[in-house]
Amino acid sequence: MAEARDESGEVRARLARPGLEVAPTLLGWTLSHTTEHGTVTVRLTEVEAYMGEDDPASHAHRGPTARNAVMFGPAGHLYTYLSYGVHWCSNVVTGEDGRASAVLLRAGRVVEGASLARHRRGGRVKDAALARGPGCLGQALGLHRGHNGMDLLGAGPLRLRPTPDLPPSHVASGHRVGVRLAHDVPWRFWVDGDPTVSAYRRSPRVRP
DNA sequence: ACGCCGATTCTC
DNA sequence: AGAATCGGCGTC
Repeated sequence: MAEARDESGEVRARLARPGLEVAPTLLGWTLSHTTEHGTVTVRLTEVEAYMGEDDPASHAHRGPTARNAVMFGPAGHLYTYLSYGVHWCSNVVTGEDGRASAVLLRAGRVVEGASLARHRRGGRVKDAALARGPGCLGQALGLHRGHNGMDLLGAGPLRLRPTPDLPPSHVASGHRVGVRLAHDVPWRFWVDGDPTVSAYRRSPRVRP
């Protein structure tokens, strides 16, 4: 028990750093969600860093609100928000307690529970596309508002597990997708050449 | 109270 | 290229 606690404490310490530092190291980590219907596990292939109050594209840019409160809390918890009134997007909270910082989970490879993930996604979806895109990843894992604030490192239904860092040559970086403000910083990271990574799309709202 | 806009995705 | 759709936040 002490070993398990020490291990999760060590992982939380790694997450309690600025999102930009944490984001590339999360590639390859797995996130599992277990329900009465089974477990779906995703291996992360694409993430984006959001740096809180200093980052105009972050939901925390204007300080704490009811929506973004979780981002100001301790690292290793889940921050979910509704995008365009349609999609639930998931973030891993990073940084020190009291400082807002998070990593948006943009895509992953489903490595467990593919049939359940496909059922949630509805219809015939190619394996590589089951969790491609932040909304799809959340849907494949069955994540929504009810999971906002949940600990990813405890005994609950959500579990984030680390893997050794990928070789730097396998990690690519570039502009964040779909953001209007601060769209030109290379804070998106993905596994180079992986078919489960989403296509880059510049926000139509970016000013020319 | 009201209106705009978004860390998107699917279909036409 | 455009619709769908809801919550947060700024403004009236």
